Amino acid sequence: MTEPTHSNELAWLQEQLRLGMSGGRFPAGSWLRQDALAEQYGVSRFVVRGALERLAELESIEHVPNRGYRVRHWSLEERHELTEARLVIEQAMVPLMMARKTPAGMAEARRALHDFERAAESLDGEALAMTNHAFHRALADLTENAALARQVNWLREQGLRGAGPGWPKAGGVARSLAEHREMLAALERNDPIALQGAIQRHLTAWQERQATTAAGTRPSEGGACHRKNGANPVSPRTPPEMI
Amino acid sequence: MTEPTHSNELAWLQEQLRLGMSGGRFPAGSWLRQDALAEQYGVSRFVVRGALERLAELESIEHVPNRGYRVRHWSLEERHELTEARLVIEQAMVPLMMARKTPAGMAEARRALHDFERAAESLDGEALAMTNHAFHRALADLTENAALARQVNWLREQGLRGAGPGWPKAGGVARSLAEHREMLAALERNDPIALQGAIQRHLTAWQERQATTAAGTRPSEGGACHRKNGANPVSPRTPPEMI
DNA sequence: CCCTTGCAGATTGGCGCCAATTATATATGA
DNA sequence: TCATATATAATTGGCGCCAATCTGCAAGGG
Repeated sequence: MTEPTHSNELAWLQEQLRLGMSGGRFPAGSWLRQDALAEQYGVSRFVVRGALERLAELESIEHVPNRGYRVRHWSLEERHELTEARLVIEQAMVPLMMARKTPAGMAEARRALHDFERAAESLDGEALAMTNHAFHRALADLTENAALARQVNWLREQGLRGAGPGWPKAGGVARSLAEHREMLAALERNDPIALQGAIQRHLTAWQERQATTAAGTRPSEGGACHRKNGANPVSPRTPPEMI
Repeated sequence: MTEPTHSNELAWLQEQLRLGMSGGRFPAGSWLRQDALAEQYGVSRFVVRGALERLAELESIEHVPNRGYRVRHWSLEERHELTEARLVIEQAMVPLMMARKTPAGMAEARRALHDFERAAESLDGEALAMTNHAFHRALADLTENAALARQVNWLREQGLRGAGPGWPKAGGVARSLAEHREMLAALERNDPIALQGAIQRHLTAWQERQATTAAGTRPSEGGACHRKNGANPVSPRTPPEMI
């Protein structure tokens, strides 16, 4: 019998927390209490600590000694840096993608796009986050370079953190879907310039929107720590809106 | 009194292990036994486990259930991928570096180059690894983009893993030093094309050398696991020679 | 009435223990 | 003599416990 071993439980919990953060269950700035997680996910506190330690290494969460782990908050400046980094790397990846794309890889990308279309109809935050990641992951895989794909995937994951609950708003999803279609079309007709342009627009769209809605988003630093805060203290910040 | 807290000990040990792997004390494929590390570095096994868990998340080491953690071995193909990823990203970073370099940043780069020169004289593997990283880190910092720098730093760190003991060989260090000088000079006279060329040569030099020394480097997979293996079972593999 | 101080509850930090698993050494038989 | 089975030692895996530390509340003093 393959009893669920530690490593499995740890990796599983880590994935759950990752999804929870992407989907909005754990907003940026919220504390991840070890006891609560252990009980909620039915694992021991030992496993919880391991998963938190690993997530801290990825800088998805931050560790404050003697206070615990909390979902990392990315400042506006840091998000601009993340966007710029994605822009630089993804633009540079385009020639590789064009040169190495295979029929199988393109089929996978089309399938991912279709999944995103269906998620866009349901307007479910978690599903949107997952299928959006899957689509971009499929595109990155076209380079046939796992190291490169890993880097850009990490950048996207960090930048999108916390965008979940505020995503299905306005025409954001529709516009994002249109841009995804545009990127795939550029790939299919071997047009690297068009693909780079589409990527540029896709990644920087949130900045224009951010500029219109003015600034002033005090992220309620510190705040309540211990004491049961209802497990889901959804902070009323303005959503990041990164894609 | 600031008694060394857990978080400090953990981060310190992680850095020690990182240096040990870069410097050649822990060759690729060697097992990191928890008891030995706890005694050697004077910390508890709890701290050791935390550090190993974090390093495993970075893919510097791999975790084999019920057998332990061992320094990750990168295949020739994977190292080609790492090199290609660095090539793509660092080339794309050049315009940013040119546009944003500050006098302070350039001074830091010059200082790092000087440190590498001194380490090159001593031919000490660990010192070479450290100063080499510091130089490239200084260059990456010229982009003023922490996210971008982090990505390329990780790629370099992975690719250089295990190159330590086999580094001070032949004219490798002298050539590397000359290329570092070339890169800095290109930066100082605002010549992006020359910088890109220097980076290209710097990153791909090991491949030419690899091609001449033929192939066939069975990394002695598996191998002895438990039982005290002298703490330093330096495997007689051919050194990677990445820069 | 407000500020300071002390107390209690809650959470994290660190460690030791023992079971589970694996590798090595030994014994046994063909 | 070699292959196989068994016993033993070494190592990792997981967990519970208790101390250290922080937060929030209440009591007391100015």
